[in-house]
Amino acid sequence: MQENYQPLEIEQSVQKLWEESGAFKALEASDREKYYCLSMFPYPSGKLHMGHVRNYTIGDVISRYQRMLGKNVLQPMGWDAFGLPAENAAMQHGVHPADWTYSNIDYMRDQLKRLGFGYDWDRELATCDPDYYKWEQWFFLKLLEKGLAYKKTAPVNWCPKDMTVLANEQVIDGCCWRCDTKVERKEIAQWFLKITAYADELLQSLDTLDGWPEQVKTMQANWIGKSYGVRFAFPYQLDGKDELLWVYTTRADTIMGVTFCAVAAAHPLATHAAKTNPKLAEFLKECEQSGTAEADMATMEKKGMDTKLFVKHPLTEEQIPVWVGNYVLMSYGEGAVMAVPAHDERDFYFAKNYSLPIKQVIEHEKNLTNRSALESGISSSNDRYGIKDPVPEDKKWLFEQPLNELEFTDAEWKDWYGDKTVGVLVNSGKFDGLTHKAAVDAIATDLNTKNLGDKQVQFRLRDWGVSRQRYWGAPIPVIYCDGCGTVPVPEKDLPVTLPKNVVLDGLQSPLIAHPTFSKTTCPTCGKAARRETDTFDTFMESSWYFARFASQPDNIMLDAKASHWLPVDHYIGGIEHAILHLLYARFYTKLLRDEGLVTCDEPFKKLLTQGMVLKDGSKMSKSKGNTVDPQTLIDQYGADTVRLFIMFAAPPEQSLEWSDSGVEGASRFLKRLWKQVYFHVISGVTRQPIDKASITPEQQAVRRHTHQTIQKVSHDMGVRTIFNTAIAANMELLNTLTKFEDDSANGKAIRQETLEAITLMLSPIVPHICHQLWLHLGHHDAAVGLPWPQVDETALVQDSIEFVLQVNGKLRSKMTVSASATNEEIEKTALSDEHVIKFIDGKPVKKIIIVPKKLVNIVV
RNA sequence: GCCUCGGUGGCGAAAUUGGUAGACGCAAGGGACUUAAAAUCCCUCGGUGGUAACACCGUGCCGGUUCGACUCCGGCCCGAGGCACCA
Repeated sequence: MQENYQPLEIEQSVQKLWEESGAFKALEASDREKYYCLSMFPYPSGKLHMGHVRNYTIGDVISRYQRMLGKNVLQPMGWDAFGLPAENAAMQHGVHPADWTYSNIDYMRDQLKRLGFGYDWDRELATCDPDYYKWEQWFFLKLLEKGLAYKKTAPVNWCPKDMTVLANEQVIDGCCWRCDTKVERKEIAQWFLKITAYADELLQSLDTLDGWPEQVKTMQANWIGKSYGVRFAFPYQLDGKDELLWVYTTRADTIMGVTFCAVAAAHPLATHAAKTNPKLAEFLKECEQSGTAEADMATMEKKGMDTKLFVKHPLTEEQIPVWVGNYVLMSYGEGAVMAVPAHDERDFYFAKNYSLPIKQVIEHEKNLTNRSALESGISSSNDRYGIKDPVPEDKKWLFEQPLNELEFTDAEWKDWYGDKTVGVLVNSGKFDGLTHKAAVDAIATDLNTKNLGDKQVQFRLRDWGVSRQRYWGAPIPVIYCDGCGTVPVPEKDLPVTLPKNVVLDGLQSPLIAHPTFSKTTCPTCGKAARRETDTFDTFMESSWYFARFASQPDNIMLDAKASHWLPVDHYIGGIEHAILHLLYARFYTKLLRDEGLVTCDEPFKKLLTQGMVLKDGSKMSKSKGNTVDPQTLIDQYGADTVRLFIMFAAPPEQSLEWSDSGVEGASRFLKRLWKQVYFHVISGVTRQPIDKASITPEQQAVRRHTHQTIQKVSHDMGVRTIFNTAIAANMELLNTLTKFEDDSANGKAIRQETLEAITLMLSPIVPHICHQLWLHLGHHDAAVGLPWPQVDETALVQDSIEFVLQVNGKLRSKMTVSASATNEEIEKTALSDEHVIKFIDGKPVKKIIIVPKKLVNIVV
């Protein structure tokens, strides 16, 4: 054994050994329990970044740990290879997206191998491979047949100068990132998948995901956003014909407070009014001058204009003015909303801004006696409304403002009114005095009687738009024929492959510009027809790759092997994917299930959402130019040091602010571990069992520490999935062992036991060095499949316990008592402690609290 | 703006069920070894006061519950992630 640790040599030879022995090949035929551990596959952007290193180290540690527990582990790797950056690279460097992507893949694959991750490389796939996207196209046609894929218009960001559609990322302050032209919102026809048909199941089955972080489940539930409300209509006449203006509200109880309606700029009513109103027409145009991102919509100044049209209130038949609001979007709900300024914050400010009337229709029970209640003659006795709680101090302001300033908003309602409603309807005719729920019921019934609406469950979730006006993606397999309409590409003609000879200049879509791609014949009538030139959203590929890793037949999308491995037992990836990717993958799994291609309902049993690797306070990303290249560190210190450091720096779910210092410490620790084994080895490894009968207290203390560490590390790795503390525990154990200078036969046997335990416990994290150390410790088997070390309960036994002594909850002293001491003895010893006596200072003892094996608190 | 999460020494962090705040590591300072440097080893290391024993203060801010709060509750401030065409 060499005296000094030589990481580069060791890592090279160990990796060669793994590769040659096929150590990480996953086979279905096994009597061991399967464990599918998957890390989110990378976008091949060029080089690995620290986020990748962190993600894949976590996945590899879990995989290797599960292998040590005796599981049959599948850990695959592949490439999320379609996407926008390839097209940008093509424009900037004149390289073809395919060439750029594949050369990046080659480079990054080498980097992953260099880091020693235990992947089954036989299952590698790239989503830009026609063999992969062929099945995506095939599956889309199945969805089309079932009516789960459909076409409708939806807004995109449009640069009028470049004549091209921009991604949200390419819109900077409302302008095109390349030519700085003001971006417009343009409605174009696009393909959608009906994810809303699965909204309820996607929400309900979140409850079955016990292995998911609550945070992610909450975010998804809020995103799906199930609400119980009322959909109803305001009747009006247009060109002598009876029409209905439909809206949806969760606050039907405030319907008597409606003082205007607001419609989207693209709403038929607005368009109609604009025909005879040039000023309005101008305003509608102005409304189009904004991007499509929700954050922009929500933060922009709320502007509006009167259409001078009126609709009829469905219950009071009052004339209600219709306004156009730039904050109302055609693609949300009905493209129109009712406005109740008195009880909705946004409506309130809008009304104030444009001097629209504000009509209060909810009043706090407390105020009824001295204000509107007197007028409408409503009793305010607590018995009637079952009210017990007074108004909280911090809410009082709500009721102390002049009537027309009052708000009684949705948020207030939900926060503290909840089921125990203390607000009642006023100024609402026959509904006066009703509470929230009763009012909604009564109003819905009345609307229903008039055939003007009813209760309706609604979701915030919108259908998934999958069309992209881009080149580097999977072509949508559809043909448009003037005679036959939209015709699916016949299965035998799949895949529709992406042509390679295209011009990428950022102007127009390359597939539209391509000389032959769109020109085809109709599969039905044989006449000349046009091929769809849009490609799929890249989330389409990442929504089912986990299934394809498990099963890659030539003649079908997935076979029985998919159901053998699925669901993924542990899925590891960035928190930034908490909603979109994970929701789409869950949706796709249900689609695959309903097509009979998989048997599970959910794709990922357990989820670990890795925190971001930040640099200078924000997400490391290529577009921000703040990435750190891990390659330099790997070359300098070796893969094990990099793996150790990134796992030691922070718990996996927490964000990690990158700093270069600290790597040195990880390297030092591995050198010290190596040295400890070296000194032990040259003094002679031992296979002699520990003689427990003649063990000294010092020897026993080392053994106890060893087995306490095994216990703690097993819990950290297996239950908590936290690695920094597992590493720290091993560092402490090595520190203990360094101070243990006992060369007796028993001392050596204990040192052997401890070094073996450390080697095994660290082997998932730093596998190369541990493999080598294991051999040096006198073994001949490879460390990859070794069993996880077991706790010897007898080593944990302690005969005395240290207690913390508190007086009035403040730490005052410590004491050591026999482990068998009774509570009376503990109290007696505690009360005789000199520091305790000093702080009791003769005052009478009121209470003594004993926390077993930990603490005594004396209350005086 | 909305949804979610976070805030603890000079820095990364630990405290697992409400029970010793700062384990482990980095940086820094001091010392040993060395002709010297690197490497390695040893010591100190939240703040204030004190020769010391020790005392008081301290987990973003304000308030509450409790014998006891980094941990639970209410209100704020700041930061991060997501917001449907970045992946």
